[in-house]
Amino acid sequence: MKKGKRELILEAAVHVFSSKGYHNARMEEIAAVAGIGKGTIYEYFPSKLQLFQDMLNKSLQVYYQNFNPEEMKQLPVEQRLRIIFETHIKFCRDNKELTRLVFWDSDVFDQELREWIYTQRQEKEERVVEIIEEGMARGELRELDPMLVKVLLTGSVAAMWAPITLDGWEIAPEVLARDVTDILMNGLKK
Amino acid sequence: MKKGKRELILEAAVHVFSSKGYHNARMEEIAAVAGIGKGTIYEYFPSKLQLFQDMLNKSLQVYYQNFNPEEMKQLPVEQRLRIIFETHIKFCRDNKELTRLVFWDSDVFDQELREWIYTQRQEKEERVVEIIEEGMARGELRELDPMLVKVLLTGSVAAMWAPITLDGWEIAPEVLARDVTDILMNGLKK
Amino acid sequence: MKKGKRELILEAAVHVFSSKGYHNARMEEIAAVAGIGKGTIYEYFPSKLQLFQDMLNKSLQVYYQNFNPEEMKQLPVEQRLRIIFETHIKFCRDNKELTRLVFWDSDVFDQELREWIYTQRQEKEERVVEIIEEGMARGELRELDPMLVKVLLTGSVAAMWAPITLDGWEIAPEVLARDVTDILMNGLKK
Amino acid sequence: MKKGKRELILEAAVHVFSSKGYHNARMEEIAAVAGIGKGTIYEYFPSKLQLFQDMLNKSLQVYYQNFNPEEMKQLPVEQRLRIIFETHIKFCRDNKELTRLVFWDSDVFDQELREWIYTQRQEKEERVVEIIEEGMARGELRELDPMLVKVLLTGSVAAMWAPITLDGWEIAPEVLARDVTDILMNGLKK
DNA sequence: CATGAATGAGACTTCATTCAT
DNA sequence: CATGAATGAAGTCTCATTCAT
Repeated sequence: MKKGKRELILEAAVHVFSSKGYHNARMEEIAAVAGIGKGTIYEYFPSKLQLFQDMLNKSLQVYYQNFNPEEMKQLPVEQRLRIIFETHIKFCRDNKELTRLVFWDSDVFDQELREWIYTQRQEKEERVVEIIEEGMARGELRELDPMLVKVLLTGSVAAMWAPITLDGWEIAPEVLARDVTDILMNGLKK
Repeated sequence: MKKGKRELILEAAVHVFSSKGYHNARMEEIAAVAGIGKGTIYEYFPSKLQLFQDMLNKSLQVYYQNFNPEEMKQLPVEQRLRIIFETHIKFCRDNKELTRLVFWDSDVFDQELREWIYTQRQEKEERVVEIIEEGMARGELRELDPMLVKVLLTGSVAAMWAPITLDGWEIAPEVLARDVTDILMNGLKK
Repeated sequence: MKKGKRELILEAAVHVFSSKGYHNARMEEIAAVAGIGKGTIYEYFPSKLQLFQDMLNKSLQVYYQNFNPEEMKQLPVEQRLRIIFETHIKFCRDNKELTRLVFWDSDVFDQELREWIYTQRQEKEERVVEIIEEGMARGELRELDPMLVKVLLTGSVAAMWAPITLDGWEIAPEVLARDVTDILMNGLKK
Repeated sequence: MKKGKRELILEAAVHVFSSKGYHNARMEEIAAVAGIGKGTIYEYFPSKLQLFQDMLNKSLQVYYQNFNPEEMKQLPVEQRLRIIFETHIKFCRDNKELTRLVFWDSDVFDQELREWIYTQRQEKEERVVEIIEEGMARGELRELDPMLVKVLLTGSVAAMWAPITLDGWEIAPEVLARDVTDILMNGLKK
């Protein structure tokens, strides 16, 4: 089954953008990694920036495919949070390069693009807010500012990327997810 | 009161690097913002990269000056965390541009520099780990993996930047710090 | 008959470097003379310095192609010297610009490069020494310090460049070569 | 006896221009070597180019001071040539740096300046022509094209610079001058 | 007179993008 | 469709020269 050229380019883009960063990535290298000619990229993507955005979009979709909100609807909030954490951690572990781009990079082009990336993240975070609000409605959670809780949760999630990919923090995703959920649900206090 | 040229350039660098990102910032613009000639920057900094690093270093120092670890030694862990959060939030609010650089940007040059930035962050985080370990020793906190707690706390802290600076989330730093501390200490569960 | 781009650039480089000198030659002008874009040069040569060195090397090769040492082996030393002189003079006359670079310029970059050029010249001069030594061995020449004779001969050769190219000294190469050889062989004394 | 600033600058210029070449010499370094401020040079010389030319002029004067044409008038041509060679060789040996500039460098600025340097050299060479013509008039030399002889002599002289300064060819100036004169007067032929 | 901080024109070089093959 | 040779805009950095002190 031959892979489509577009697919090939996107994969190469993930590797090169991730290891070099947006500005230090060269179109020529992406083409080389994809095993095609430099000009061919422009048959599928109008510009470097668009290639980067499309790649990011596609990566976020891959990320979201891991979650299955419908299936989780029945579960209690605590368990749902744990699943989200676990899924995220596993994704980080298995897609180290890609994760950096999705959750960290921001020095790409200008304010405009930065806000676009921020918007992308917000969409993801909406789902967390939904869970939180439902948890409160069901009485499983204390009544708190949902915005505040969202920030806490997503921040915790995002922060896990660095030690896992940079330090090689080897911890079983199941254990990590369980412990984080435990702390967030029950607090640090003895 | 005449400002030193070096100081002037560093301030201009914060503005321009923050709004444009490292690669899209042009030396000429930094000079223009500083109100000096293009070549003058090179009298004080040998290269664009060095200017960026010096500026980041100085910014981190400014950030740390806000914390006074000695004074806090006597306080209970909960209160110390609250002070850290509050100080951080105020700093974000008052130095929106700068904060983005210190806590977010990572696509600057190559892997080497990325690791340098990561190392800088780790130093900061060491302080948080100390507090956590002391809290456990004193019996104020549950016995947990300090690494895990550190990630949770620093992640929560870092995550607060975005809504404050990008969305203009207007919430009193005191309230936000109190609520975050409350959740982390006592958990989300009802 | 389409010329290779590389060839085209080297030719343009000879013209521009010769008339402007290394440092005053601008890459843009070389490109213009070659009838190509500025960036194209860098597809064939990694830097200005390398272009200069490659051009010099190639020029020296062209110069050496004019000599055919094997064919000359049978001739008496006097005749061989005359042939060398004549060939050199004709080359100067036909490649005025190039000659200056090969035999005169030395203020290019630093000591290191200067020594490289000097080494290039020495190789050429080795051939003269061989002829001299053979002449002595055959008894055609007086017993003299070969180094001394080499300096004399190569100096005489090199010195002919200036009046020919700068003053337009119009003298038949055959006559000039014959007279120089005559003097060197038989002396100035009446 | 305090040296004049102008003198100081010229001396520094000789050292720096000689070791770095015209284009790689920086005004700041010349000032440093002279032990004065960068701006002071411009009190005495209007530009880098003028400083270079003045320095070259002065150096040529120093060179000429070594010759005393009046005293030599009575001597036979052979002896006068030997004296000229010997004086030249000693000067090379004692002023290695300076000699390179005077007799070799040509990649300074453009065609115009190159011709200026060439003119300077010609003046020097006029003296040689005079000697030759006198020698012929006196019947000490064969009747030859004086231009040709001049080229031969000055070329031989100039060529001695390289092995002396670059290779450290250690030969007594008296011996070298004697041998060169001998060859040129009596020829290479056995 | 002397200085050296400031300047900005100008050079080399990179690399996203185009387009003839 | 695919290619990669060609392009030139744009960026960093150097350094001769100026001028306020």
